[in-house]
Amino acid sequence: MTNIYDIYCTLFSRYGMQHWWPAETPFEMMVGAILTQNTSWSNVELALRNFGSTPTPDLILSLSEEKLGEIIRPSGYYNQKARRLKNLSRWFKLYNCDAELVKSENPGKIRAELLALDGIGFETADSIMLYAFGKPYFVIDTYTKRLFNRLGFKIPEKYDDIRLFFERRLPYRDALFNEFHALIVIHAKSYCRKSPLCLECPLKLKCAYYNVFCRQKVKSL
DNA sequence: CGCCAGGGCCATA
DNA sequence: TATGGCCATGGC
Repeated sequence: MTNIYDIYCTLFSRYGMQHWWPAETPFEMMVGAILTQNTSWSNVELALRNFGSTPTPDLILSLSEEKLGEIIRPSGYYNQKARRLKNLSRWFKLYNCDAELVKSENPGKIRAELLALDGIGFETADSIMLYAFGKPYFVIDTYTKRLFNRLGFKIPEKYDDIRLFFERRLPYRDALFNEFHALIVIHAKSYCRKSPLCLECPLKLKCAYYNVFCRQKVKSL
């Protein structure tokens, strides 16, 4: 367990291909990215289900904020998330709701546009870049920081510094970034929270301690 | 019952 | 720049 890529290989051999992000369309992926902000995915599924069919920008913009909030209510923070979904929808319509058109643009420009939207920060922007548009941005979330701190890596503090830390140490491929982030989340969910001892933990983490760390802020690690 | 989840924004110092 | 408060539901 000496480098970042080794961690990826270990997780991949244990959990296999994850085929993320769970969504039918790029736009539904983006909607999920906003709904899952500080929210469990099970709640996001309830909210997505309430749309009836896969959501579109026109549908979201046609609904009142109150009506949209009612639909996404199970995902929590529904007032601000309703506004955020409308911001996202307006942006996607600038590209004719065409993911292929977005992909053909300069990725740095697209990312900057997403970050400029109210309600989309670094993690949400990079999730969208990677999982909706297939661009190689490594997503940094709380699981990633916790796991690699726990593994003893000295990772930077600022978001983009952490992102570059990972991107420089891995083959620069969107498919690998895609799989790796999914594996980190799956690993965190399957072992490090639910199982008290993690006897089968592929990373040999002592999760009795990990659970203690989980109760602290990341920066205190 | 309390904790927390695949964050982000804003006010304050 | 760096903390702290706020948003809010559902599962355990």
